[in-house]
Amino acid sequence: MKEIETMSKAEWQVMRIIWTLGQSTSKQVIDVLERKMDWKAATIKTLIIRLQKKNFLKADETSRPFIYKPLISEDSAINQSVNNLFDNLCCMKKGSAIKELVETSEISQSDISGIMQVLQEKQKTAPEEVECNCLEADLA
Amino acid sequence: MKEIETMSKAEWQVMRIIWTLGQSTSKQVIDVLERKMDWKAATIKTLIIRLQKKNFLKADETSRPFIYKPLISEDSAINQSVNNLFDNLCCMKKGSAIKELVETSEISQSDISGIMQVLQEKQKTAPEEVECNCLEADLA
DNA sequence: CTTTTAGGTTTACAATTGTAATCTTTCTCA
DNA sequence: TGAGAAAGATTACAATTGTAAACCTAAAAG
Repeated sequence: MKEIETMSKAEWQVMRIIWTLGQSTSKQVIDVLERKMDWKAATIKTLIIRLQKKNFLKADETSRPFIYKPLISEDSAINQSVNNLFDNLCCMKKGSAIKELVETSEISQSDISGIMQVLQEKQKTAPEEVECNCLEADLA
Repeated sequence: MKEIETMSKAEWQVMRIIWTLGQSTSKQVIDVLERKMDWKAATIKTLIIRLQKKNFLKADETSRPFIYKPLISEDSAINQSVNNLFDNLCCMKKGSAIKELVETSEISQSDISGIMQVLQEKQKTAPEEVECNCLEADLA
């Protein structure tokens, strides 16, 4: 039934550390998350193991302590997960959901420009209204 | 540990029907989702029950069949759930996540304008760069 | 070398989720 | 009014997730 692995909320926290550091020992991850999330070391170790099983992380075991490296880029993980969430939403509501995100997120000047660029492009061909398909069978 | 109820992916599908119809009997929900999701009636009944337990739905039991009504608006459910997802993300990445969503979502003319409006407003005070806080303790 | 210890592995356990069968009660039609 | 159908309730069961303790093994320190 489940074909594609997803990252749980707790697992995300672990990946964020490793993405940010590029690669990391378990100790580094534990140090950050014990403070940041108030988790026990054992909890964090479990998450690292699960991430390996899900193929989001691999350990370089040539020397000890192991060095954990991401097998998925942060960007693609983000894209997968936001798209996954948006798949739940009524088509008609996606626009306002994005608006909510723009309102509540801090965004850099350059990201703002980038988003506006895309919007301007979209404007050329965007429909007047997007139809709700909540009562219909998924086509895709 | 869990203070706030969240809606699972499957439960979302049920709520979408009921939001779209305004209110609904179980039969209506079942009819749609049997087709759309290929779920069994019993599955859908379970979801309805869980949504009641989570206080997302209530049944008007004054007559039979019961009429199920949402206890949360679609908009606030959406806001909660997108914000919840964005809480996982590195601050620095939120801009590009939004860009991805804009690129992959169909958005109406008026939503596009609305979003651009907000962006223009943000532009006035937006930072040059948003700092990554992945290694720091959450303040909020 | 041996003892401590840090890092890695195994086991645990309750809650949530996906997925549904079965049982029970209430309508409805003959 | 009795039987069958529809709606609602109860029970089930495996996978995932949050959360961690306990255990084992390699490395460091004395």
